Amino acid sequence: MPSTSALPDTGKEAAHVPQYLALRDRIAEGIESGKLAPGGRLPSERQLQLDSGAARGTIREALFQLEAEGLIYRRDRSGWYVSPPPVTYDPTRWAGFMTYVTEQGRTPSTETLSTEEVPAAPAVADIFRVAPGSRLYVVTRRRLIDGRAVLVERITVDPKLAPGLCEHSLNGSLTQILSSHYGLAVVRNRMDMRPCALVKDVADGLGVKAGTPGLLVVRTSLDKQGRVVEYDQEYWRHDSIRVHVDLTVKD
Amino acid sequence: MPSTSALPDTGKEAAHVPQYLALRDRIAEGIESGKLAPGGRLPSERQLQLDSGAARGTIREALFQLEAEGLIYRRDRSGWYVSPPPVTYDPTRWAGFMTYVTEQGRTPSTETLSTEEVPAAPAVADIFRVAPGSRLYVVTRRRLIDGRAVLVERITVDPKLAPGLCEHSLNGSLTQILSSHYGLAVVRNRMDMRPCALVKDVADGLGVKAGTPGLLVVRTSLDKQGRVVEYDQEYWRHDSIRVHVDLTVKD
DNA sequence: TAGTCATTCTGGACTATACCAAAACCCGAA
DNA sequence: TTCGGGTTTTGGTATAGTCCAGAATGACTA
Repeated sequence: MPSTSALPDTGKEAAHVPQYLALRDRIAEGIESGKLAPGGRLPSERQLQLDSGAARGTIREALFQLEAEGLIYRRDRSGWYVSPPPVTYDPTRWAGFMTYVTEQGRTPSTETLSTEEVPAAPAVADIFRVAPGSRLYVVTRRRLIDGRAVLVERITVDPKLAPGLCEHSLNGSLTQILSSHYGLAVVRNRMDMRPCALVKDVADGLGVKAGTPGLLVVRTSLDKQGRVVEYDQEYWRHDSIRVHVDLTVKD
Repeated sequence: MPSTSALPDTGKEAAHVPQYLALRDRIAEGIESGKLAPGGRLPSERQLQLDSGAARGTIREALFQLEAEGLIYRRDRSGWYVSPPPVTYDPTRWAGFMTYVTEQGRTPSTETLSTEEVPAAPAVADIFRVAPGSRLYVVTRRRLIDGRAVLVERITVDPKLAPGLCEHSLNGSLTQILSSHYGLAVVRNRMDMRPCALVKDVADGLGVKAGTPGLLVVRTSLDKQGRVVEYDQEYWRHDSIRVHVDLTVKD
């Protein structure tokens, strides 16, 4: 049985390709051919303008496209750079960030941006099964790969389960600390993932423009008694993560 | 322990908010307050221009922002509309698209765009463990929720395992057909997910502009003998999917 | 009633500017 | 060598147009 139809049911054969997509292709080719190495810098927008003859708005359109595809990224008022390859995240493995980044031959690091004790909002109070307004620890961290920020996370922990948590250095594995110092063992993990746009605060932390696409990963870790040990909201740069799940049917 | 620092280490207090973000907020408020119902249409760009006094480029910037956040979507040359809520996809459950969409009170449908028999590219041949160039079935489908296209998928199946597959109606569950007609039972599922930009072909199928952010979900289904029963590349609209995973530590 | 066609409206693409703030750079002083 | 400070470069934001092709609409026709 040969082909019965083309993909889109539009009758167009050689559809008109807008200029900005053609430009995108030219730059993409330069990247894929290796002429531009990962981490390397692209010519400035105004230079590309001179090279191609297109208006700056059109040039930017092409760059935004490449950014959305994860091929390039920008540093504010510095320039456009070729993206390094993403790391693979396997939520079914319990290895933490530091571990799996290292395993993939990259260098991880963590910065604690803030540790606070805040009253629980109704939605969060519900998750922790505490009264709204109860005090909860909120730790904000930034994690980097090879020196480039890839995610900002906001971790919420109940002080009743881990009193004095903030006294520890939180630049390593938090799960590790909860386990070794407080005897909190995670036996269950709920995750929600969805594409999102990075809002102002997070975008600033990642050094990207507000509205850049990202991936929100919400993890809820539970112990044997079903208590919420850790509630973690991770905002990832979209070009830095790939999620892998391997499932076997249980008999 | 009270707050030790603010989120970003930028010293700015009340940072300057660009006009397009202010405009975004105004529209977002209209949506969240319910003044604009899901599926409802926004005023045209030119109308918003008259209302706000901003240039059309600025208006569009605000609309793109809302689109990236999943609040609105566009229909080419028709207008901007308020996005319906996303469906939740749980890859650990075996329920197919039709099932879980229905369970969430929405109406699913499927269209087969094409069925082809194509020579295997090296990468695909490797997955199926066949010689490069071997013929494989490739089915392209589009799936809709409440009449709106949410994903385009490209399914590859080995004809040796399912001869004459394309004779069947493929607008329902393909896994179902493979199981009942060919005795192929899936016992293992590998999934890869990553944010991506939707390329021309797929974007056309979904009725969106090329480069719109999306989520690529690649599923590889294996049977007891480890044979690849189904290789499925799903391109989702980013505002239509939410992935949920619930994991328990096995003892 | 059902189909056809011309008109209007809408978003898509593009040009050409302008000004700003932050980053990067360079040069001179300590 | 290192530290400051001014200059240049870069991306970020915004304006004001233009032209185009497809979607929607409504009036007219068979």
